[in-house]
Amino acid sequence: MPVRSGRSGQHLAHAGSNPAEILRLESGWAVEFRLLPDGRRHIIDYFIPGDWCDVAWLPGGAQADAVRAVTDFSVVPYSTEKARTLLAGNLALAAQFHALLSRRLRLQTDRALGLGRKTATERLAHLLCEIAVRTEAACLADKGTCFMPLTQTDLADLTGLTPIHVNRVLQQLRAADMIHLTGRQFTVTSRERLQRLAMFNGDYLKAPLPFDLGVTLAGSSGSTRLANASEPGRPLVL
Amino acid sequence: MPVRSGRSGQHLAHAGSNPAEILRLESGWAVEFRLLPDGRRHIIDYFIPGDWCDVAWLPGGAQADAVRAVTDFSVVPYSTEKARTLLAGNLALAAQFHALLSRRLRLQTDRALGLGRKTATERLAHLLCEIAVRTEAACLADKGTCFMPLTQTDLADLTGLTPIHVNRVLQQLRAADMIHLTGRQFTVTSRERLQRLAMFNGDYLKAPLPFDLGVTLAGSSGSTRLANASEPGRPLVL
DNA sequence: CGTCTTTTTGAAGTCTTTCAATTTTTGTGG
DNA sequence: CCACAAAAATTGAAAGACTTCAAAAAGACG
Repeated sequence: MPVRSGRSGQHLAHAGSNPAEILRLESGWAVEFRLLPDGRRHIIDYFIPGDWCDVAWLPGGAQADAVRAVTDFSVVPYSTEKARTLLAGNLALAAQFHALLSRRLRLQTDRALGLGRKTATERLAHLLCEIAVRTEAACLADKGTCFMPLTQTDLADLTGLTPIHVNRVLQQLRAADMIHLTGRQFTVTSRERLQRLAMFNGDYLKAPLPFDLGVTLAGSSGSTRLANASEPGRPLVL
Repeated sequence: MPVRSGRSGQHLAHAGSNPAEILRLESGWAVEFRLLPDGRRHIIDYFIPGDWCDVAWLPGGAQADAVRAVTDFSVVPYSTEKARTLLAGNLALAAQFHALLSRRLRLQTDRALGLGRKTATERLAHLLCEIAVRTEAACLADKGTCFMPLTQTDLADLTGLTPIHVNRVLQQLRAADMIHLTGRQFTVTSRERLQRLAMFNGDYLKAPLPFDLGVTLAGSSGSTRLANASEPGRPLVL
């Protein structure tokens, strides 16, 4: 099994590229983001171990977003070309892909509702609920506690806030005894109140979806390289 | 061809329902939105003639969003069950569906970038660019001018702003001679400047995607009803 | 241990909202 | 075709949520 690993800050894809591989994250976290010409950044989504990064690459074409690891990581690459071939001839696999895309769309519309109409507190609470559910579904949480490497700047770029404000809201949530977040340890202290505050319903996130590309048998060749390994902190602006 | 028509304000789907049909809009516009318990509304997307409303219904299950016509309209209904059956046995159709979902996802992430990191002016400019491209791609525009029935309140719910602020920004855009918008007539006066202001790239919206369910031959039975025809102004809160 | 990143704190500023009306447009019926 | 009611657009002023600027603590890492 061709596992490839890298360090925190490394890019897994650049904006404007046409990735030749999709990657299954074996360990570590990554964020998918887009930059505006003046440097404003918005994080579209984050990936945790077990996630495919990124199923949206499968249709091909230039990707608008970049992906960057926020921790050291390892991935199993799979050729997008092979995946496309498989997908074009396998109805079961196509159905799995439907489900993956549909969930992604639902995730995005849920976030859009927050970005458009929720307050800073509600948005952050929502994101934290989502992280709790996703890490649990991936069996990455232990008794409600999980590893959570996103910085307050990352949380800000996910919720459309400034890091300063994220910090203040986080303190409110801690004071209200809804969460426990120190360093990279994250616990939801009161799931019920946090979800009510966030108006969160994440049932659709609870069932881990299969996407069986036969990855353990047939990774792509080792000749391709992870993008830009030498410039970890310098994403390209499209 | 079983065309069904209705009036402005009528609901095409309720939040929490499991629609038995997807609808192809033949004429008229509709909006897909979600409500928060206290009445805040966010519009996820709008539909124009030729659009399927909503392809995201195909996987089945309760839908989070409601859909409401913003003009008088007519639709061609198609049974979701039949569509699912077709989809499960037809690779070409599955591929079309992929493309539809992918475009939807891209549309949502583009909007998310705006909601998260763009100013009110940039967001509105972006939305107006998008409307211009989509109406053109659907051959609904005549020399850059099109029918655009969304009210300033609708535009506000799409961009996460208040109608008051939308009004003020619209005046700026008119003063800068980028748009012409009176009543339901909409023209982009300077496409180039509007797109630059919005940081908009809508190439992916230009090619109309096929989704051939054989709708002209096999609509669903006429026994089903459009949701809530008697209560046009009273959407349900999930 | 010293440097770099991340978190935290304080205070001033602003973009956008909220509140309150008025004007204009649209739709309906006489 | 005009009058009325309802919806939509517009204007003004005050308020607020969040941002920006600036800098100090605290933590991570080699």
